[in-house]
Amino acid sequence: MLDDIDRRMVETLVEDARISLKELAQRVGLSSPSASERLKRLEERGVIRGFTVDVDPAALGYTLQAIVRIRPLPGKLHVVQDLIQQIPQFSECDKVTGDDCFVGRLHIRSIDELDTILDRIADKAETSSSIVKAQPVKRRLPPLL
Amino acid sequence: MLDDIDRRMVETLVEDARISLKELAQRVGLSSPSASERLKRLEERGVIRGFTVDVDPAALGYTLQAIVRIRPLPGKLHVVQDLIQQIPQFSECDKVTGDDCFVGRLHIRSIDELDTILDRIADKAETSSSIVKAQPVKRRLPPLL
DNA sequence: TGCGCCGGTCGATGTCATCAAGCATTTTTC
DNA sequence: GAAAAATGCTTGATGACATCGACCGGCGCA
Repeated sequence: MLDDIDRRMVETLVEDARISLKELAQRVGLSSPSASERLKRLEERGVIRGFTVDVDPAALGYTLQAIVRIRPLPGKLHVVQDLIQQIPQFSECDKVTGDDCFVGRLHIRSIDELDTILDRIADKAETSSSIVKAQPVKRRLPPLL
Repeated sequence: MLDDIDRRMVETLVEDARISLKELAQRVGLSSPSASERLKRLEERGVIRGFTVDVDPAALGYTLQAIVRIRPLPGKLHVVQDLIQQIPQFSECDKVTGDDCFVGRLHIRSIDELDTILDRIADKAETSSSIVKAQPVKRRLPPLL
């Protein structure tokens, strides 16, 4: 699926996506045009969805994170989903199997803010929140086969 | 904390971190050197932690995702944490308050693989897994104040 | 009022991305 | 099994870009 050079390119770009093509090329042992061509194909194949920036929420004042499980009351599933999407402090949310229909990550500046946000959901769903104390595994790639 | 130009720079880079300085500059209405200077300071301030690539796990064969809650048995907390860190299919894991000590995201190619991985934890912790059916909120930034 | 600082522009210079041409190796086809 | 075609690479030329120094205007402050 990915050969060794592709893997090293992806791993290199995960560390610094704004590296020059020239440097990327020499790190994986290719010429710039070849690296450019491979990069283009990784994007075309959908392996690389895009290039982005890693922003630290804490540096923006969001010193707290919570993982919130949400179980909409009967008939409220769509309302709740819309509500979640409209609350920008949810930086991600998954719809999952099981009783807890949604699991989301909330970035907040205080416990107060958590309370305010959950109040908006409280009459449409049961919620269960856990404050993030540490991140033993920071965002990383699964193994590149 | 962030002025309007900073915000637009960050938002632009979230969309495409490999854009040229020149284009970034003209999108926010600055000259290239000014944009370069601001970018450098956003990194120095820790607002921007780095530039990275958005890899699609599905394109690598990881067509399934699970959210796993993990409650280590008494005395097993550190062993479990080490184990989680060593399992590369965990793309992220948070240590949280409450009974479920850890919440992680697992990328797997089949239900079989889920079973295999959870077996490695089973004698040290209780786990509760939910398969991700959809992602109503894809990874996004909290509001930039 | 005058001084110094901050954040900006402009223009020159060296680095980089990109394109076309060509080459070696592998795959396909008859 | 040999000719043809397709891959994937390199090199060198050209135009675009990042970066640096010099300079400028507005603002806070003694």
